[in-house]
Amino acid sequence: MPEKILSTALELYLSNGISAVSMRRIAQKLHITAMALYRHFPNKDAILLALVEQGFTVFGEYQYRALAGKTAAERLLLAGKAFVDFVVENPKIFRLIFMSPDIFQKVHNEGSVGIRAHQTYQFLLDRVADGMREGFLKEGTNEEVARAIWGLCHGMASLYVIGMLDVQESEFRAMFMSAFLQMGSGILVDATLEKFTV
Amino acid sequence: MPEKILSTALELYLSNGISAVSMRRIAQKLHITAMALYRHFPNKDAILLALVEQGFTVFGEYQYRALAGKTAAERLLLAGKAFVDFVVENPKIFRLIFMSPDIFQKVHNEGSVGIRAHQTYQFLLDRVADGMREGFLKEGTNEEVARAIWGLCHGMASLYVIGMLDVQESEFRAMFMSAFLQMGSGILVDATLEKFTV
DNA sequence: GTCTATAGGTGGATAGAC
DNA sequence: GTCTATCCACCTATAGAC
Repeated sequence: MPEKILSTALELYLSNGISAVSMRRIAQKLHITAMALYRHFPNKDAILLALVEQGFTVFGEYQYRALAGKTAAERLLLAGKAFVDFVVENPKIFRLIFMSPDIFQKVHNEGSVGIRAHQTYQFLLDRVADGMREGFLKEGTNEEVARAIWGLCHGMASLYVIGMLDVQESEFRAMFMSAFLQMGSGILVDATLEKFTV
Repeated sequence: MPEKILSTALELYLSNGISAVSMRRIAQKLHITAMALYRHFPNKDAILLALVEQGFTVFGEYQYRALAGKTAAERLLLAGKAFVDFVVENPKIFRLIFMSPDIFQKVHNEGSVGIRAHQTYQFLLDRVADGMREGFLKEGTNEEVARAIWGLCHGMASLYVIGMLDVQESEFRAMFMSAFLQMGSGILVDATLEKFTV
């Protein structure tokens, strides 16, 4: 039953945002009363917490697909593709776990969620460290490169999910990978690099 | 008086998020009753709309500083710096105008806000077109480059604002510019580029 | 321009019966 | 495990007096 409560809460969030998630509405969808929910969860925040944790689990499933790659380069590329897949197939979950500061304030300090969030970054950091070891990434600070990649992925996804890129799902995949590759090869004509860094 | 209402609404949003913005609370802070607000705005959504428009005005002031640059390269770099400045100095406004899908749904189709949002992208697109004309950016599609830059900036800022980068303001500036420059020169060793694009 | 009175709604949560 | 009854806080908004 706790699972049905969570999936219903997720369904409500997915269709109408966080303000649509209320004890009464969850109960209504399950054809029970709101008070019955308290037999399974101590309060509403506990439901939100479990919901976010579930979201991270879904994300983790995509992320770990990248480990199927045989080289560090392939694994990083697959990580990028897994990320687009996740975003395109679960845009609302992306919003839930990465774009909901209001929920974060309630839930992010709960330990478990903070750990999950950190793991997603650690995964990318490992891919970057692998890449430098294998020599296909330029030498540099792991963190700086990882954060730039993370920022790019997060930003492209956020703009898409928020509706600021006027594109459909299929276009977005291409657009995302284009940005990913631009980060790889750079956008500057080398000769003018010093102009840029002034 | 409408200005005092807006600044109070902004203050409430800045300190406690969107759920803290209510007619009652705005009125309370102004030492009037909630009903008096309806003399100045027809309803709450009108206040939120005006608030978002005000946010875009603040953002626009930062953005246009970049036009002081004498070359296209300098203007693009200044645009990046202006963006960090805006984010560091107005993190909550950033959240309001670029990271609040719930508000967007209410307000983004109101025409005026949609136009403002589009202008911010157009500004970047112009910088990129300038850069290609001047020859310091690689030849390519304006839109692809602009969206990659936008995604990177938006993503770094979002992660910072949401508290996912464990850094202070000063560190963030350096981190942001580092990511900006990585986008410029690329993170890949050229020889292995084809591996990456598989 | 601001007020009171009030309607009509949302929400989370406790107590206690079955 | 689920129910009813109920409390209390909070919200937007209308009508109409001053």
